[in-house]
Amino acid sequence: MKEATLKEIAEQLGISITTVSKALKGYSDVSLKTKNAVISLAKELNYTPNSFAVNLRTKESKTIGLIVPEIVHHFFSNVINGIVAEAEKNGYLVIILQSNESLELEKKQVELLINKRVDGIIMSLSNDSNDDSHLKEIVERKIPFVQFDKIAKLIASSKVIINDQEASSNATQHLIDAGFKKIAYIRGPINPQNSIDRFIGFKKTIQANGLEYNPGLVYTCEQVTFKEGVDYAAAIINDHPDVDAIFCTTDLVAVGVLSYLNDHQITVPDKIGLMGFSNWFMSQVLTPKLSTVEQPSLEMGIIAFNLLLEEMNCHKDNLPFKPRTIVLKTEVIIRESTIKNK
Amino acid sequence: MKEATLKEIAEQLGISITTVSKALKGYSDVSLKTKNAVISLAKELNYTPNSFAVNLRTKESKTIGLIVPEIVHHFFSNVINGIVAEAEKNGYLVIILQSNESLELEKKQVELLINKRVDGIIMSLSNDSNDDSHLKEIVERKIPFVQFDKIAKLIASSKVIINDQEASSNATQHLIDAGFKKIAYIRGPINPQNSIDRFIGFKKTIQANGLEYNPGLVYTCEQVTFKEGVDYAAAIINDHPDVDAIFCTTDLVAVGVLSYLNDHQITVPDKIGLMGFSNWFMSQVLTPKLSTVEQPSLEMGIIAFNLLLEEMNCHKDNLPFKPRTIVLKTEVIIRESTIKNK
DNA sequence: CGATTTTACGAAAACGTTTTCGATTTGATA
DNA sequence: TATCAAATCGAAAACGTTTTCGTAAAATCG
Repeated sequence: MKEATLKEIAEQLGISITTVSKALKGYSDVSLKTKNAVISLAKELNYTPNSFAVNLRTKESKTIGLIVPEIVHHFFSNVINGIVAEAEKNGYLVIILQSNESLELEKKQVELLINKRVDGIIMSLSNDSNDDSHLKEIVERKIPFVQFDKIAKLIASSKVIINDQEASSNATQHLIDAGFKKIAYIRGPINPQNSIDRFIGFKKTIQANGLEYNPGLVYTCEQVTFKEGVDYAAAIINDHPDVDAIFCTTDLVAVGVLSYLNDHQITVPDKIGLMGFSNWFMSQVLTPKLSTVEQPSLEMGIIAFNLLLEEMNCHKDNLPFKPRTIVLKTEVIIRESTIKNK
Repeated sequence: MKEATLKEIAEQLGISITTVSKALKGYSDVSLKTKNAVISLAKELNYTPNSFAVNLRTKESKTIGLIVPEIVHHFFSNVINGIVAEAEKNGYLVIILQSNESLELEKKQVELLINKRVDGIIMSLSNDSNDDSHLKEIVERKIPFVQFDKIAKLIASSKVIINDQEASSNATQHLIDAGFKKIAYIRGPINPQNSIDRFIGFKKTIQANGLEYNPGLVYTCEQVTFKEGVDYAAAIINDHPDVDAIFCTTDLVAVGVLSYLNDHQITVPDKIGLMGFSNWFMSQVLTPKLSTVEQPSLEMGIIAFNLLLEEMNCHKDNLPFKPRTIVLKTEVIIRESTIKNK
């Protein structure tokens, strides 16, 4: 019981491989009679085209590569979901790689995908990505390429992002409007553009409202973990007992903060207001429910794939493609953690 | 600037393609001089083997397929993480597909992976999988195959699972030992084996402790969602006001239950004890912290891949492979939601 | 009926690699 | 010097498909 091939079908039917191939692909220069014969025998033999041979011949594999910093991550797993689903709809499969926030690994994985000759690459940069060479190589090799979330601004590729500065600014404004006056900020790592932008949005809005901007109230995460949230909460309470709100660069950190505050009977929001970012699922089931910023992750994945698809189609037909940047809407979600009870 | 090929290197060096290939692959019948010349020119031309051609020739793609019911899911995303990481370590890439708990989609995806001629397949069944034919096809085609978590018992493949009955039994015993007497059970869908086993573990342990088993206290999830947890909590409170504990088939449902109870000022655990299953991240940050069962997800992924790898290696060398079933340890995690304060 | 167009088919090249097997050359040995 | 073994190389087939181009037969037309 061998794998059926065009050759086998051709031999059994006493016709040429060419005709078999054409019959199966619906070419017009094959008679209805032979076409039907071919199709029915193919079905009978359980024929499926050998994708390796098709790839070699057509120079495409209908497969794309996706590199994310982390798979087990509410935001990224949602983006993955969007990309995988949309890709499948369009006949593409997705190879997923995880850079573990390591530039070194990220570079290796880009090489891996290039060597695999995927039809396109989608990626979000790791936190310590401060080197562009591997991204440049993708562009130079003319491999269709889309960046999302954590991007390298200067690389000429399509991009799907949110306006982090504006989103962060809106959230900060909400905190101020809700009556908080001395707000600490736990920011993300120094490298990523979105981490920088969120911080700028915070700082500008503090100043725009005539509040004093105090650099001592800014804490910087390196790993962006639950534990860092816990630790920085302790540090803030210790260093600045008069802080009345904490704004975190992402929900996971905010959950760490909340965990510390709850454990130490520091009531949220009455004693300290708390705001996250990204609207993870768990933020709505905490006590108190966490205010945050909705960041459209599934949509981001869907759009990223469709941008890539456009570029892949142009690439196939040797048409030029002009990279585009799409900025998605965000929304401040107001829940219990920023609305004082008195 | 074309892609470099063996042919190009051969022509530039005035030698045959054969020798170039051998030089790059470290064959012993090529002189050191030509070998060095080939290697250095290959580096200079930025040569990478055309994987499409290699696949066709070697009949393997160093790529495996993975089908999970859901990607955005704490348990599955952890398994994915384990598989992807372990695969990469061993030179394999992973194509991920999501069946969305749909048998129909699952079947299509199996076909897709077979047609892509992946070297092996790992999968966890969707909830409405009550038909084996697509799995049988995998086995019949002799494609290396590993099932995990939600499996079809009768299919002759390797499997990685936990002892759901025992785990569920242990959790139930803990509830009883903690003083709960009238325990409601929110179970998973009717089809999946692990859903059935968890229920059996619950029921047997109730009876073994001389408590009355009341089928009216058993509620069945269809989708296993947060919302079902909320709704069933309401139903339980309404139907059986004297229930003093609820055991849920998974943490997500337990979170729904907790959300309802918190919103209605029904204190956990004093009024009602609550136990989940799977030890999702969020279960430790809830108020009160959720007792649950630790299910080793990352490890499950790692082991699943290694089983597959073993089978793929045998398959390559035409050696026989005997499928194995590996049962992983679980542990009841006792937190606040099952320890009464008085 | 002869000329022309359609219709139906196939030969062959190409994609880029791997591997078998034989051929040639070199060096060693008697 | 004749013989044999080792070292070094290459021709060619094979993997299975797609597509171009040519050709023969059938159909159409004046």
